[in-house]
Amino acid sequence: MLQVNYIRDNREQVLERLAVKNFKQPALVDEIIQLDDKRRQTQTSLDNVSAEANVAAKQIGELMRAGKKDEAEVLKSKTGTWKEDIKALGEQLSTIEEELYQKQVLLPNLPHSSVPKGLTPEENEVVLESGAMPHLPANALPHWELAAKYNLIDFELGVKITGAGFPVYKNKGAKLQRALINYFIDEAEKAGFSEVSVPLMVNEASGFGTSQLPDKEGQMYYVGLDNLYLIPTAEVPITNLYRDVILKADELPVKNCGHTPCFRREAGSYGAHVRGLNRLHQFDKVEIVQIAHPDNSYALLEEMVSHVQGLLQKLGLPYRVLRLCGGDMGFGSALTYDLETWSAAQQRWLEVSSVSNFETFQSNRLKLRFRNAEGKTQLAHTLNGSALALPRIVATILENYQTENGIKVPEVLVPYTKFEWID
RNA sequence: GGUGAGGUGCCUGAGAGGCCGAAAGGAUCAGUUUGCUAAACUGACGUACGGGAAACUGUACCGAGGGUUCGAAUCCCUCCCUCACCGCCA
Repeated sequence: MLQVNYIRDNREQVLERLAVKNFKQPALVDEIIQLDDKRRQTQTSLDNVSAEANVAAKQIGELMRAGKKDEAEVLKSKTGTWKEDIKALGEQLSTIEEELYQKQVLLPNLPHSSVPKGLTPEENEVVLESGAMPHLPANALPHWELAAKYNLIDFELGVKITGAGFPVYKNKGAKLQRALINYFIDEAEKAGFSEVSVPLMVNEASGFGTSQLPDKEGQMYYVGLDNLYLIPTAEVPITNLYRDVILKADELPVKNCGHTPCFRREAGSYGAHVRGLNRLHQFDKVEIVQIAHPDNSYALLEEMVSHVQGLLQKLGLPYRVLRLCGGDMGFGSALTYDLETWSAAQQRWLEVSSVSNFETFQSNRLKLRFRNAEGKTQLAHTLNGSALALPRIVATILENYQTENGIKVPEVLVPYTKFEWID
């Protein structure tokens, strides 16, 4: 959520930035400013009436104590209109505030100046490509066939016990999951992210904090009986750890990482592109989260991208880094890098990580602040990224490392899997 | 699920209709003192939204929302949450 004061002070710039995100309702900006004017006027009137009433109430108290009942009664008789005014103005104010909030949440975050214009994924900017493309045997298989061939993943069993999109990992497939999780966590810790293990369900307030609510509730699994949501990403519980917190400047940056399963309903997308592990309702992910000082959040964003690149390099997977264009970016992000690995058997790029700087968009809702050099509270910047999401990494490893004799486990993972071949 | 207790500032905790944005202690910060560490003393120290160049100032906030009253942290109602014990249980 953008701050109203920022919108007021930077109207032109806000409009210009929103255009980069192809925002369709620029009129909202002026509506918000006008509503805020109204809000201020109403509040000032309310404050003034309240001030008068407060003074009178105090005087009445003093008169009563002094035994001057008659004078007190005279004052009392005057309070009626104030009460009415206070009530009316109070109601007006909450109506205006509610209206303002409803409009405010419709504005997406402003894209960073480096964000390219564009509408579709094709217009994302390829920042770099790295790693050699693998040469696969002539009869190379896609990962879902490899998973069946080597008895690693059972999609049908998952359908039986839960439904489509909930695979059962078996044998070396299950062990590979654990190996990747531990490897990613260890690497994140080496990079300075301290591990947290958090609940997989969150309450409504947390959903609002990272703005999955109120708009995207359809994407989350909801436990109505207890009014809890299954997390779509560890970003939600980890970032909400710092909801309503005022940090000291020297506590920044806060760096956390954590592994969780992620649950996404992702209704309405079927077909070849979602076969196998390409899109699931439940998957494992290691997430990295930072809370940063606004002055260096972009440097930290680059660091996070480098960290994720390092993982892909060490796993020996060809990858590319994309800077998302305005139209493809998430609602709350100011700058997003997607990292994709090349799936050799499917002959296409698979998104395995998304690293974003939200600037103050989340922290404004979270009331996540720090005390700046002047001793004043200021909103911190929040950043997060996948490091990494497992399923597509598993898919790419299976496909790219397949040989006539089986699938070779990437070297860095062998200490974790304790086997070198899947065969 | 049952029963009981309770939600006050960074923490502990007082507060029972006006003198309460809130005692006291701790923590933190600044200063004084001190050979170091420690201690002592003095002072500062909530958040948000307005107004003001600033000093400062108005309003709101004691879990949330309503109500009673000239006046509510304090009384009444509804809801939410937490804790303890019992039951069940990994």
